[in-house]
Amino acid sequence: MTSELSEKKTRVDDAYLRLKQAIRSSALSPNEQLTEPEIASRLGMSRTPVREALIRLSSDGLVRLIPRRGALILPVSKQDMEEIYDILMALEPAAAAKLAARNPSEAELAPLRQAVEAMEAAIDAGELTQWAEADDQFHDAFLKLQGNGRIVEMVSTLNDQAHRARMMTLNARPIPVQSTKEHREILDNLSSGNAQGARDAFERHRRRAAQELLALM
Amino acid sequence: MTSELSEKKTRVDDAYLRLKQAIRSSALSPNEQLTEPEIASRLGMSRTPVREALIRLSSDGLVRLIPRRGALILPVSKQDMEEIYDILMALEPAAAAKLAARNPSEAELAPLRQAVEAMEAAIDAGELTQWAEADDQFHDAFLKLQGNGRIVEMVSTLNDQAHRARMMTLNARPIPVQSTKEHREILDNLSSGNAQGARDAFERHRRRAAQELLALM
DNA sequence: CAAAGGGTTTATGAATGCATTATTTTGGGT
DNA sequence: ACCCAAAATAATGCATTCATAAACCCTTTG
Repeated sequence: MTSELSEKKTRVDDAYLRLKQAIRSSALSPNEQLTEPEIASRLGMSRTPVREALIRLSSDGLVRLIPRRGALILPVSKQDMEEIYDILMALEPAAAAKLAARNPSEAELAPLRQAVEAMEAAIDAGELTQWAEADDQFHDAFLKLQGNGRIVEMVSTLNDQAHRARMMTLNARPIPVQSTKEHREILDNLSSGNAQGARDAFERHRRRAAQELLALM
Repeated sequence: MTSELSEKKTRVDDAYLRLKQAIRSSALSPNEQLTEPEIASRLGMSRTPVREALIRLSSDGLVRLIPRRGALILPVSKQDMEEIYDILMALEPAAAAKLAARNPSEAELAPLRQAVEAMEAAIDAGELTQWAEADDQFHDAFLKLQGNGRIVEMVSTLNDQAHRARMMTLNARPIPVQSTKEHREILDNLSSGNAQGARDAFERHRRRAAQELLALM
């Protein structure tokens, strides 16, 4: 998802990316509390860029800044996931409908098609991790295609929040055969310019995913 | 909307609130560029808290930080308003449906009822400004009632962005008789626990408002 | 007169310094 | 032991300092 291999930019960006990655990967555990000097020394920089990165993470809802106690790595509760899925179930189907109505070209849909094929292949190969990657690809490509920049931002932020919960339950969930079918269904509806169909397919997709995941929390 | 009369808290908060207010009221005009030292001296504080406030405003989408050129007060384009309304038209109707399904008590709905009555009174009195206030009240109260905290955040942020465009066109738009009716309609559907009705009413409300406003841009 | 070059100014990114204040520790006193 | 007060500790909020490099300006040159 991130591609900052050689781009170092500023220390703030570096701190932001590294902390975010650490949170996503649970290298920093939920409910852990870290003080600014602590983070600064771990990252090898002064408190200043760390503070600024923390403000951003706090806007992203990944961290809560508690005066004198440090940055609290926010856990993702069941209630959080309910909120997140309610929003996704409103935003993404609407965006899918708009996109379908625009009758996107096959060229535009190619990345989605690739992702779906990768998912199908991963299922056959029993490669859950690759499947999850292809899933990410699909949703990223969809977001990019759908033209609303604010939706990109919002959904990405929500996905950052939801990521850990999804990862933790990935192995506890059934093999995502159904999910893969749903992706193809979404793609088909986009491809045929069926707005209502795309909306419904996306909504069913998120609804089932939500149920499955929430049942495990 | 803001009630920080005597609460000053930190300088960062102060800077954040004051800058946001200045942007909302167009005291800082769109496309204006201000450097950190400039803002700092205007607000009578050092660059540090100003920087931190600017990071927040930038997350809010009110400002863009351009290295060496300062903070650019973002204008609200027609395209922005289209994006914003597309999102509102997805989020709020869904939230309204959920709220209606919960069968909220009359006590809970009281603030909405008050707001609708204030709108009707304002219409009769020809007080557009008061009407706009009551409109805000309605939407704030609705947001609070609907239980999703992330939706509160997101919609509030979008409204902060949309505020200037709405204000600029307020006088150019027809007397909001229709809008007032729609609010009552939403309220009635919430009150009777009609989820689909509440969703549709809210969607119609936003759709008409969007059309009206976008036509003026 | 346009373009190029060099020196100066200035905004930023980041480190450091510092006062304040919450938290923790310590040490009595009961 | 236990509770409370006072001292010690430490984190934060903010100011200040500093290095860097972009932007600006002014002169010089083709």
